[in-house]
Formats: sequence, C-alpha cells, structure tokens
Amino acid sequence: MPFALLANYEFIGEKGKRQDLTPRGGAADMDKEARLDGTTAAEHPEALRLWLRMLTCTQLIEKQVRGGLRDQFETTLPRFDLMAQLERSRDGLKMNELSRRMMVTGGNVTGITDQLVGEELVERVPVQGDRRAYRVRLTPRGRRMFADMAQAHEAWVVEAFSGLQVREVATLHRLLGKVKQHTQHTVKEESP
Amino acid sequence: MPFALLANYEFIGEKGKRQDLTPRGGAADMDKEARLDGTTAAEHPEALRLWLRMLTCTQLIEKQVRGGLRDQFETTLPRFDLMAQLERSRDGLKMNELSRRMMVTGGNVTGITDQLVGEELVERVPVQGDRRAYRVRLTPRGRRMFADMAQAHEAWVVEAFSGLQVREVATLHRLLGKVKQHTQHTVKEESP
DNA sequence: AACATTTAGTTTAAGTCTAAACTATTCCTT
DNA sequence: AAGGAATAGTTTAGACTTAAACTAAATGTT
Repeated sequence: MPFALLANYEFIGEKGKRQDLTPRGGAADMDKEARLDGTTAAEHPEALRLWLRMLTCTQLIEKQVRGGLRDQFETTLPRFDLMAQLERSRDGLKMNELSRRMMVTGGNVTGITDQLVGEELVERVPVQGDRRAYRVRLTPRGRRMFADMAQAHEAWVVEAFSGLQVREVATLHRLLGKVKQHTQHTVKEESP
Repeated sequence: MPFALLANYEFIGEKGKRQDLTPRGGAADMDKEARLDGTTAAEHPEALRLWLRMLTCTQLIEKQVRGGLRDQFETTLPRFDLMAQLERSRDGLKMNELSRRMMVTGGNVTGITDQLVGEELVERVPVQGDRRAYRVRLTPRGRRMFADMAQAHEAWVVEAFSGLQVREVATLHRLLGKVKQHTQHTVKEESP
C-alpha cells in the first residue's frame, strides 16, 4: 500500500470546503480517486477509473487496519501478516515459503522475522537434513497474541464491507477472482 | 503496497509443485489470498475472504505497474503519482493539496518533490500573498515525460482488467464505490 | 572426487512511508 | 497592536520494501 502508491490523474477537485487537509500527524483527508464533475466521466477508459477506485478502497481499508494494529496492539501490518501465515502451520514455514505467500522479497522477510524473534513471538527451528534452512513458527506467546489480533482484524474488515449486501460481497469476490486469475496468468508468461 | 501489507491467514497451500519460489531478485511467485481446498470455504466470513482477494489483486496489478515504470522509464510509482496529480493543474498544486490527493503524509510529499525537482521534472513556484506556501508544477520536460508514462500506464491497467467484460467492469466500479463511500464516512467520524 | 549449478537465506544501498516534533507565517480575537 | 491558534511546509527517527550482491550448503555432472 501499502502501499505507497498510486496513479491518479483523474482527480478533479473538491467541491466543498474540506480544506482541513493533513497538517501534521495523520495521513489525512483521503480521496485519491476520481471526483467526477459531470462531464469528466469518459475521459479515461473505464478500466483506469476502476483501477483508481480499487486503489482508493484498498488504501482506505488498509489505513484502518494499520491504525488499529498500531493503536491497539502496538504492531504493524507486515508483522501481523507474517504471524497470520504461520498461524495455520504448527510446524512453521521456511523463509522462501513465507516470502512467496506474503508476496514480498526474501530480504524483507528476514527483517520482519528478526523483529518478531526479538519480541519472542516467533522462533527459528532448524530443519532436519538441510543445514541451510530452518522453519519459522509461532511461540506460544505469539499464538496467544495472534488470536487477539485476528479477532480485532476480522471485525475491522467486516465493518469495512458492512455497507454491502451479502449478495454484493459475493459478486465482488467473484469478479475479483477473474481479475486475479487473468493477472496471475499474464504475469507468469514471462519465463517459458 | 504496497505496498507492503496484507493479512492472509487463510492461505491453505499449493497443490502443484510450484516450488521455484523467490530465490533472489523478483518478488516472486505471488499468491497471497486464500486457496480454498473444498472444505475451507466458510471458515472465515465472506468479508475477510473478499478483503484478502482484493489485496491480492491490487498487489498483482501494482507490481506490474511498478515494474513497468522501473523498466521502461526508470522511475517509481510515487513519482508517477505525484506527476499525475500535477498534470491536470497548469498552475500546479500546493503541498497540502498534493498530500491530500495522494493520501500520504506531508513529509512524504516533501521527499518525492525534492527528487523530482532534482530531476527537473517539477518546480516550486512561490504563491503570491503567502510566503509559507508554494505551488509545485510540472516543467515542460516533466510534462513530456508524463505524457509518455501515462500512455504506457493506461495500457498496463487496461490489460490488467481485460479479462472482464465491459458490464463486469461497471459492476466492480459501482460496488467499490459503495465500499469507498461507506469507509470514508466511518473514517471521518473520529473528530466530531 | 572435482567442479559447476542451484537453492536457502542474509546483507546492502537506496527509496518509500509514517508519526511526531519543529520552524515560519498567517489568521483571529481582543 | 499583541498574543494565541491555526496553517504550510520541513525534519527526524524508525519501520518497510526492493533489487542486487553475497555466503553457505546441497545437488548434479562428469
């Protein structure tokens, strides 16, 4: 998000006086995506408008989650994410597996793991028969910690989508599934 | 992403042997979100599953865009984003306006602007009557540069959503609009 | 066995991002 | 006009992220 990120050359401008902006602390007023003012609608392809809106939504929700993790648990989204990956595997995961699932580079995982080890939330255990590798797994303390966080996290996410009907959630899920499928395929076709 | 980010304690595991992973360079195999294996479907609320999928989609597309900007234009997404904001305003934008539109902190905008000024793609011009403020605007060189980038960017985004029908794009856009609306409102209600 | 290649993970340099503290200027109230 | 509050922007410390270079161990080939 996190992203830093995003392309939005579709924004048109505020109508109201919401000029409080983001003086210090707090990332602010939010409002990336297009603010169509009638005639602007078709200036960019629909795909571009959709992308900007999707980015905005993701960022808004992500900020909620990051803020909650910081305020209520004094942790961060990457740390939570790593622990989330481990929570399902009693035996833990190897670094490359973590890297793949989290979709980040190995170096990144190394850093986050180091921190979590320092906080005694995860531990590194050697792998039998391969002295290069080890598994990372939650400590009992880490497991308790994660259980609390997961509950809060789920509530935040449910809240974020509570403006939709059940049917609409399903539709979104289905359509995004198509996007994911398509994107994953075209990304793969780099190395034949 | 941002991108850093993401919670996914729903991932179940690969079925195939895609064990190449992400050895060095290249963020990899990708695959955050749930990989349901039949019985897992209802283990988490639908909202959570939707969120993970949305995050995955955003990250996948974002990686495409970042990679393209890096490989073809030797620039980054935040830089592109800032220029995109400026492109519409001949007179440029003030820092706080940039900060608000990009949904990032002011300090962040300062840093990115410094870089773009160094590359002579944007410039700071004083604001009449307010010696604290200035406007940031594209230089002619910046404008040319952006035109090229925008064209490529649009193509990448169109490609990313090319697996959907026109009708589906519209539906996604509409539903995400509801999410955005709802989230923005609930976020606001912090300071009455 | 010797050597090259691949794989697991770390380190490094540089960019991104945030929250909070800070400076300078302007606005508002009396 | 004086003082306080708000605003514009920067700086700082720390976390996150990537790409690329690196170390060490395992694998494969001759």
